[in-house]
Amino acid sequence: MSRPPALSTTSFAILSLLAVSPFSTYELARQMDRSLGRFWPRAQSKLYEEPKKLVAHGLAVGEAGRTGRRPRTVYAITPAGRAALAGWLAEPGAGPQLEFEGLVKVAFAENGSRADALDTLAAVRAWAVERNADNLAIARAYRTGEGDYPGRAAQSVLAGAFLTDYYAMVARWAEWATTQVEGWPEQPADARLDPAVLDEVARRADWA
Amino acid sequence: MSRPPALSTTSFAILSLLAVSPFSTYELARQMDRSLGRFWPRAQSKLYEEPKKLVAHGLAVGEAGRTGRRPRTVYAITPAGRAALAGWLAEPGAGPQLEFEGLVKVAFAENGSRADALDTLAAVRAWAVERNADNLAIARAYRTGEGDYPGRAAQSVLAGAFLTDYYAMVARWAEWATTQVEGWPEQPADARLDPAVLDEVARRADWA
DNA sequence: TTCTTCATGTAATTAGTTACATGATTGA
DNA sequence: TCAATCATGTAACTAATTACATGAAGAA
Repeated sequence: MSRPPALSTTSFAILSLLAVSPFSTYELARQMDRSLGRFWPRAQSKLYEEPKKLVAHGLAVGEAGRTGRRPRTVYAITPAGRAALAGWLAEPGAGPQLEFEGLVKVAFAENGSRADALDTLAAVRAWAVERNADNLAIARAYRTGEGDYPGRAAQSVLAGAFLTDYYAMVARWAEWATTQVEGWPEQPADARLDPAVLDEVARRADWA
Repeated sequence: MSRPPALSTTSFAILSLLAVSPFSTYELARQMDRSLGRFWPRAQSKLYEEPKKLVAHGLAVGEAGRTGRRPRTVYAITPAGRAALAGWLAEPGAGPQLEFEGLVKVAFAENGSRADALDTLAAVRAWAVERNADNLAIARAYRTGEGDYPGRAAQSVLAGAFLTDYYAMVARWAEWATTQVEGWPEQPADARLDPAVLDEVARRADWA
């Protein structure tokens, strides 16, 4: 019996959700939306595909049902799935990987106008403020006992705190960078760096 | 004349490098390694592919040469390329997108042991410390006038500062999370959350 | 009864990575 | 002259996204 495609981080992320509770694909998508998707974002269609892989490996079972005439599948983790998950958790896992288009634009701002760079930074800050508001709303829900899966709060709060710190860091950086760019001439290519700024940044890096 | 595949963020990221100076593919790979790759990571082979797309669009030209008997191509941006780049910079661009396997493991730590979670957090902290050291070394090189492309220092430092703050944030979070997990019982699933922690995190989020 | 949103899935396409192959250069 | 590293590229593969199609349920 030939093993189907190997399991990826995405597979285990989905399996982790199923370890919380059985879910239909749509419910998985909602969980992805509120939490997991912030640090392991995947398109909807993936969520239809991965559980099938888990089933093929015996790590989950799919129970077929119906909503009216439409087919609908609810997936649940198996004991083998829990074992596989435990094995996966025993490996440390990769560090955060960033993909930040806005920063690419800032880093090469000399090819555009000063106003472009300021707009980009404003958008970055707005992004962080908005994400933070969502995140804060979730934290407040937990505080009033309305959070999802309160039995998992000790774990959830670790991820929530990461996001909190992350959004705050992004916003503060955008504010700082804005003050820098405001000091530039109209042509960003003519901007010269005050060496004192390098010292300041080096100091910020001196925590290890 | 049918247009070849549309330009992606990756295309413009490469084009931005070519705006700094003409580069061979290998030199592009080195630039990717030292800076751009930290916030727009791509595999080597992409760097052989994308410039061809840029040439097909008239945004770059490739000059064929040789190293001994081996062919070698050096790419340079064209005036049309500079114009396209300026157009791209006028759009704000996407916010940072995170993909963080270690955090997935922490967020679902109840399926493994407490020691697993602590190991994962230690690996995350080590990751941040190492990246920070690289980044700091680059900052110091600029300070002593040995940085690459000193004319671009005003732009480079903005990206450098982002990474500095980012690595510091990751390390500090890992340290904090470690103290939390140290307070857990042997079975992470039994860990209960002190509501005061929620308040603390909410306060950290209250900057907007 | 019609519009909107919730819900369920598949198919086509593309972006990106891994693996491979090999020449050139340098230093032991 | 051999090994290690620098350098240049292609081919095969896969992970992931976008686009599409449509049924069910609830609100106006």
